[in-house]
Amino acid sequence: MPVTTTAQQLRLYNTRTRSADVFKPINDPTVLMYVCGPTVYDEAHLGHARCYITWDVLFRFLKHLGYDVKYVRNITDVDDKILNRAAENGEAPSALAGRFTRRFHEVMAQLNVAEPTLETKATEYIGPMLEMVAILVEKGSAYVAADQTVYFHTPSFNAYGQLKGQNLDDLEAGARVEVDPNKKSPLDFALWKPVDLSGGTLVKGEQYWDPADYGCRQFVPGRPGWHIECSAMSRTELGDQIDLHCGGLDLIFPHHDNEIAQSEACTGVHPFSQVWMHNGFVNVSGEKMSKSLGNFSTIAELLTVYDANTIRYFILTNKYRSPVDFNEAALDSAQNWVKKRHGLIHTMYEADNDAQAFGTMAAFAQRATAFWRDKNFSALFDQADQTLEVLYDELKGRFDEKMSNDLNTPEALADLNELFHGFTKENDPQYKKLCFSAFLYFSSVLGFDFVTPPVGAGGNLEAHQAALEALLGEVSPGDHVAGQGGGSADSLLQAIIAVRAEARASKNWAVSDQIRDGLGAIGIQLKDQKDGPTTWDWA
RNA sequence: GGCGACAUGGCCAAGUGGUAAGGCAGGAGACUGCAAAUCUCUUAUCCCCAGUUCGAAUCUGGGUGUCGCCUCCA
Repeated sequence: MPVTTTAQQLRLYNTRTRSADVFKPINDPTVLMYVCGPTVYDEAHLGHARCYITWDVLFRFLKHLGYDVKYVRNITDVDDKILNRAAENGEAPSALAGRFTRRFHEVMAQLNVAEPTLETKATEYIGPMLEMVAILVEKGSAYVAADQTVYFHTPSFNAYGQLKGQNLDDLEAGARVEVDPNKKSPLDFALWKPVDLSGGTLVKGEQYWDPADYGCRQFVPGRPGWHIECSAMSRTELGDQIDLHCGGLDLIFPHHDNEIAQSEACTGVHPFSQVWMHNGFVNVSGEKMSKSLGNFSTIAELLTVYDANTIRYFILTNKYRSPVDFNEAALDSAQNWVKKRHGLIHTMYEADNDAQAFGTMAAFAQRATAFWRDKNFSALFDQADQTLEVLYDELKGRFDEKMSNDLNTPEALADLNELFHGFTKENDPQYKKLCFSAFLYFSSVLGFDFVTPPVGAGGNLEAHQAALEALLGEVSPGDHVAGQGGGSADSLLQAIIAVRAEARASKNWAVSDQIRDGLGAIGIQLKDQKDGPTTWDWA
């Protein structure tokens, strides 16, 4: 059983049942989780960020609860969009897909999105896909059309359209799709698309695959249809039945309904996934963000202005199913929230002798994890006592309760604010330590990184070496000779701060202000503290 | 045409039957040589109308408005 200290049960909204169901893994404590990954034909945008941050939080929270999570996320590296883009660029599809796969990895890492247990690439599962297609044809759920396309016959699956919540008649009534004469039914979808080899420029293994190579001689060379990859990868790596299948709202229909149809028709196991979860979209100033409207921001662009914590906070202040409106005011608000806490945490930690006994903040964070996740009291305290026990249960229970309510991250963030205040405003050392460690640990469950010191818009201090030397030369020409001694930028800054402290002590306001303004000019903001040394931060 | 979501203070956003979390911004004060940072205090009756109820932001009906899916999209 998962290590839980509370009686709360995790409830997750299930699109399949349209209610927030109590989550119970099929093979407790193992959780099998599959997330539909990106089609790698372009840069990842804010919508991707929301999607993968959302499921990252679910992944982290499940682990926090003590579950053993097997999390598979795919890379769709075979798709018409990839072929088209590659043709436009005049490059090989595999090269294009490879490039954007690497970009995706880079950007996810920068966003502090944890790697899944396993990442699967569609092109590496052609065999399992063909195997499923063959089974579906054999069972009468799919057929080979006159043009050799293999279609799934939707009327053969009587529960078709269950996620969408509409029956076949309604779907057809509102059909805006042109009827393909090859299809037996308008809603039938392709499992395997034949390739026209007459041109002679297509590359095997990139634009098409020969089923004969996989022992499927009944199909012609071609490429997989849109939906079969997820079914095949999920089945191969996680088995016929899984606990969680997640993705964007737009995937509900037809993608996920098609996955259900083909998987369940193939394996005979129902339900294919116990729980289907979908994250809401990102809008831009009230409008849908889409490539056709050209109003999307890539994650890489955003990261030049806002840090990963800011983007995450912006996303998590909304419940994951609600639409999120992207606008600069909201991002700026998020940035202020992050900055205030990130900076103050480090300032206070450095000034706290008690905390310093644990070494670096990273070391402290490790102890915090041992304490909060594993309930190891000795990680942070001499011994457990009743007060600590009560507070542990109370603080952890509160966080777990909020998150167990279908991942109510806005309320979990409100908890974080309270813990932050407990650290910065309360006086009792034990309570402060409790709150600070809880803040670090619970924020990490939400995927924040407050342990790494903040890096502001000013970038590396080294970049301002010359300016610092010049300033030091101006305000203290006697003791510190510019350009000598190989002083690091940091020691230069410390020397300047020391000079200012002397100037202030002797009421030499001119020099003091000169230093403050001079540093301000290169983006360094000084923070004078009432009872402590002057610290600095990027403005 | 079919299906669905949402409407809470200046902005963002929880709450879903017992009289409105949190954040950001703003205002006042403390601190400061002056600032900044920090700290303290501080701002709403929940789109409109009708109904159910002892009691509704929270349920029901109607209205208005915004948005999404049904076509590639996270």
